Amino acid sequence: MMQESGTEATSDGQASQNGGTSMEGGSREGRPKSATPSVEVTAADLLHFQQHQALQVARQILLQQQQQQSHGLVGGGLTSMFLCVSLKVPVSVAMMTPQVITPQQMQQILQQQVLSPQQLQVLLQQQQALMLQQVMYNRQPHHESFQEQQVSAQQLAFQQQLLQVQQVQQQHLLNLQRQGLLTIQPGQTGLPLHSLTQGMIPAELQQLWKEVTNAHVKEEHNNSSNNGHRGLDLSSPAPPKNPLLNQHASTNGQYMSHKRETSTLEEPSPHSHPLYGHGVCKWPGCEAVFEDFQSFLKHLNNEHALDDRSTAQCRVQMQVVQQLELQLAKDKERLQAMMTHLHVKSTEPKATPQPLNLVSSVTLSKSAPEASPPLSLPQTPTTPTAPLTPLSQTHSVITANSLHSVGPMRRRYSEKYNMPISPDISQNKEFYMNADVRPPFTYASLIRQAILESPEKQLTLNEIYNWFTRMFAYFRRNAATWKNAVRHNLSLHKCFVRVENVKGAVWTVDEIEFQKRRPQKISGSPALVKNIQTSLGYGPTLSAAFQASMAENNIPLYTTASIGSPTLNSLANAIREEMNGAMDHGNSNGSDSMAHNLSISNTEEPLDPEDHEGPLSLVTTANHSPDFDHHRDYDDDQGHDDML
DNA sequence: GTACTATTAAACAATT
DNA sequence: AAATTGTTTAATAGTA
Repeated sequence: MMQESGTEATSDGQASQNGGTSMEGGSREGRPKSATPSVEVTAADLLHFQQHQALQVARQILLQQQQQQSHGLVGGGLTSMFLCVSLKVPVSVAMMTPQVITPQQMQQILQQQVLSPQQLQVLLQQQQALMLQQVMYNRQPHHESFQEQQVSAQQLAFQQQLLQVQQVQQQHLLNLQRQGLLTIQPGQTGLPLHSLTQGMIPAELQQLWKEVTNAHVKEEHNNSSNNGHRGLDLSSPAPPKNPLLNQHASTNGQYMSHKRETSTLEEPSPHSHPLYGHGVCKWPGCEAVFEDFQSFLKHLNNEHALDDRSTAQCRVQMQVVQQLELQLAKDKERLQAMMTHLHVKSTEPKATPQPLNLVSSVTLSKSAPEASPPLSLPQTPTTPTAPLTPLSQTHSVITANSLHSVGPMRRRYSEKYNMPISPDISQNKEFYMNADVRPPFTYASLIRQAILESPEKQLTLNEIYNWFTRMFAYFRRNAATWKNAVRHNLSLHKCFVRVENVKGAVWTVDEIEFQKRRPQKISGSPALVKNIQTSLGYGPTLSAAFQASMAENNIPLYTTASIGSPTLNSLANAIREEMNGAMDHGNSNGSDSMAHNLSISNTEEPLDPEDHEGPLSLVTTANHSPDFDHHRDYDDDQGHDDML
């Protein structure tokens, strides 16, 4: 019964390590030695460089492959359903945007897994951008409507496909991550196609999309007679559609969790219409041209009336928007991380580009000059789908992914280092809530946190379970395993006290005991520690500052935890806890550098009640995201174990 | 090598 | 009877 968790957790550190590195991307096997940006470069430069590089690699691969297999397409799965469409890409389109990679090519890239996750990511983004350009271009009234429709259908298909690819990639990464030990040989398809398709969009959508595309294809057929348009000559029989191995996209809470219906197609206004622009109908896949607004309206009502097809298209569009939003959020996050990173690097006290109240809070709590206030969990939580860029690699930043790969929850301390400022708090929380990454805390710490977070400082076992699943995507699976561990911990540690209740029993925390228990070691996987040691060049200064702040804060942190934004603070406190424990011990080795990384967070919480209005509040307000509240989704629902 | 902690697995008892 | 909840023991891995 433990196969799954067993694989990801114990037994061979080797495998885990591999899995981790592959996730981290930097050392991923198939990855062509990524040139590490040598010196001072701007973030933009790096990004550009990175993208360029990824594209280069992709092109090379494609070139090779096209030579090898003159055309034999390994259809199936992902793109199969689009082949029929993409095959008809007018040459002109291809020429027009020479850089756009066809879906087939994309598929190949994915299958070959020759690109690192980062590279894939970049590639996808770039392709998406190109797609957009293309769309823009086509929007200009400059061609006949019929051919236009082909083009637009093509575009839609393209877009959709990109989205899918992206999702697949995300799922793929998650899979890798889950199976921690998954080492992918570039040559031998480590992941069979079906595993790639596993995480695809819901079957429903597939179905819808099928309908939509079929409609277009049909249209095309009618016209193709007089338009000897030829495809890209990647002739291959359109493979049968792949029966979707769909699983609920919400399985890992990754995509669907923050489903936010952002349908944008309403607001009818006087003489403009969101679906009408530049004389063109902007209904996805339509782009019919109209002289005047009236005829457009007519068209809209006739062609895009409320029918199955329109509905389907609408839903597809919803998905598109959703994905874009997701992407935007990720990129924003990344940008933030990059900016912060670059700033922090400069060792400036608090010149971070952080917004508003951060400053005040810093001044308040700060006694140590350069204490950067970051409280961050392991690495900026770029989701597994948004791997770190080479930039961070050069610093050997420990990513959440790599953390995860390290194996069991042994790693209790956030080994983040040099982390950006506070925005992470929420992001981390959010991150763990949505990403299937194991939190770097012990069960005991988490249990304690859960209990202390509760209004009564007591929880039933089941409530503890619920907290786990609510707060960490990771604990939404393998329920038997971690629940057992939770029970085990509750029984084992004296710090957890069972209190008989009218209706059953609840668990409480004996803080004294908990504190006693802590002065235990710092642990870390050898790999991790090494990684950190080699990557951290921190001098004693920071460390000292950290310790100082630790000392002055070495008090019950949970007191503050329940105030303000409990959920928010919880993670921070958890970290602090771990930190305290870590600090109680030794410091003068690599592990202590780990410690001080986390540390910084402490700078923000001197006991004054006022103080948690520091960085934390900043997060809640300025950085508030819808996801933040979505933990409600998991609340009081007993039964969602079924999704574990 | 020893001691100790954390995680995972699993057996088993007591309750619900 | 089945599922939960608790308790224990053991194996394994990592650290001091």
